[in-house]
Amino acid sequence: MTSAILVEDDPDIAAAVVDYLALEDIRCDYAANGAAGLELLRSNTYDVLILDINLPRMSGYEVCNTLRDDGLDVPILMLTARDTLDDKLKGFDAGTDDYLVKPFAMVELTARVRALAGRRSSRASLLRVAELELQPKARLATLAGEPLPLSPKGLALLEALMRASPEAVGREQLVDAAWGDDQPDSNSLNVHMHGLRKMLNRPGKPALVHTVAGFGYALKES
Amino acid sequence: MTSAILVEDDPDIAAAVVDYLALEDIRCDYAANGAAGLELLRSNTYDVLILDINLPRMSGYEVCNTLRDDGLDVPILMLTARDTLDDKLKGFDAGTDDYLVKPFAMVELTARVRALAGRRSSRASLLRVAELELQPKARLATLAGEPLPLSPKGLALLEALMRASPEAVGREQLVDAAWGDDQPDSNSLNVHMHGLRKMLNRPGKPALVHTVAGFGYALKES
DNA sequence: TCGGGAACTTAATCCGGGCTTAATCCTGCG
DNA sequence: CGCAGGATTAAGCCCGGATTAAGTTCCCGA
Repeated sequence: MTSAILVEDDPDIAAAVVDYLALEDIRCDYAANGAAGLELLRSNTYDVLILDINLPRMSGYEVCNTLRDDGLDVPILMLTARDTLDDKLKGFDAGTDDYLVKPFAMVELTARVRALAGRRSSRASLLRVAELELQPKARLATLAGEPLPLSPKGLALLEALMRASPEAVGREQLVDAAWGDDQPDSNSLNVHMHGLRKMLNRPGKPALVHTVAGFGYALKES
Repeated sequence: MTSAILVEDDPDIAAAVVDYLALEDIRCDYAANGAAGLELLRSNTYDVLILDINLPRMSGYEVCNTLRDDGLDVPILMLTARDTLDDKLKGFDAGTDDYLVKPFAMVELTARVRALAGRRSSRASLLRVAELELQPKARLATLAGEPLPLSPKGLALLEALMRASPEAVGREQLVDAAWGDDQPDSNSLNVHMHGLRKMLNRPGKPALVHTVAGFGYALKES
C-alpha cells in the first residue's frame, strides 16, 4: 500500500484530498504547516510528499530545501494556486519532482501520486545489475543466464540490494526488508549475506557484493 | 551531462526541441517512430525519454509497455496535443512519469526533463567541494571520480567538514560529530585527520585540508 | 502419522581492519 | 632553550563481521 503525506494549511482542501486518496487505497498523513510536516517526514517514511507552497510560516520551497539537506529524497509533488511559468520554474529549481496547479481534478492528483510513488519501486518487470537479473514477480534470479537457487530470505535481501544499487543498504534496512518485525537476535543476516556472496561473487569476475564497514552492504560491479 | 531521447514524428517540433535542449546542455537523440526509438533505447542508456503519443505505426502507449516488458525503467515524459483528463489518465496508466500538453513552453519542458533525470542520480543532498563529492546517504565519496576508501569515522569527519565548508570546524565539534558521547582520551582525531589529509591532498593539486591552529580544521580549495 | 529434507536460526570460532594508544618528530613561539 | 600543540608513524587491541557447523522448525509427501 502506498503512503503519502500532505502538507497544506487549508483544512477543507486537506480533508478532501485525504479522504479521496483513502478511497483510492492510498494512506495519507496530514500536517498543517511545514514544521509539523518535517517532523513526520523525519520519523516516518513516505512514498511521496504532497506539498502546498503557501504555508503559514515556512514556505513550501523552504520545506523542500530543508528536506534535501537532511538527506531525505522523497519524491515531491507541489500543489499550488499559482500557475505562471515563473512559479513552476521556481518550484522545479527547489527540487520538486512534479507540479500541479489548483484547481485540479482528484483523479489527476492520484495518477501523479501513483506515478511518483511507483518510481521508487521501479515499475520495470525485471531488475538488472551487471550480469545479474531478477524478476521479482516470478521470484526468479539469474546470473549470466544461470538460474540461482534462492531461498525466500535470500531473495528478499537480494531484491532490496538490487533496488538500491549501486548505493549501500544499512543492516537495519536489510533486516527490515527480509524479516519485518520479528527480528532474529543473532547473526542471521551475516549468514544469509554469506550465502549470497558465495553465490554471486564468481571467481574471475569483479565482486558484486561489497560490505560497507560499520553500516551494511552494497551491490554493484566496480 | 544529462542525456535524453526524443521520439516524435513531426520533424519541425523535433528539431526545435533537440536544438533547445542542446542550448540547455542536454544531449538529445532523436527517433521518428516507435521502433527506431526502442532500438536506440535498447542499445544506449538515457536519463529520460520524451515520448509523443501520436506516432505513425506504434503508439506512445505501446512504446511504454514494450519498454517496461524489456526491463528498461527510463523515466518517461509524455508529450501530446491531447489535454483531456482521460488522455492524461490513460498516459499514467501506461506507466508514464510525467505528462506535458502541447503547446508547451520550452523552459517548462527542460525543467521537467531535469526533474525526471535528476532522480536517477540520487540528487538528494550531494555535497561538493572542489573535485570532491560525497553522497551521505550512499556512504560514498569520490575525488575526481575515484571512489575513496573511507572508514566510518573518516566518513563522519569528512561529512562534518564538507557541510561546513569553506568554514572551519572546531576540534570539539568534530569529535562530537564522529564520536558523540564516549570521546577518546588520546589524539585519535589527529590520526584520523592525518588519514583524511593523506587521501585528499593530491600532489600537484591545491591542498583541500587545512589546519586552523588552536581551533580545528577547514576543508576548502584555496 | 511418521520420515526426510529444506530453510532458517543459533552457537562457536576465526580473522582482519578500524580504532586507539603511545612514542617520537616537527614547528612556532615565548 | 624549552614548551605546547599538532603531525607522523608504528604497534597492538578489540570488535564487527566471516565462516563453518550443528541444531530447530516446518512443510510435504509417503
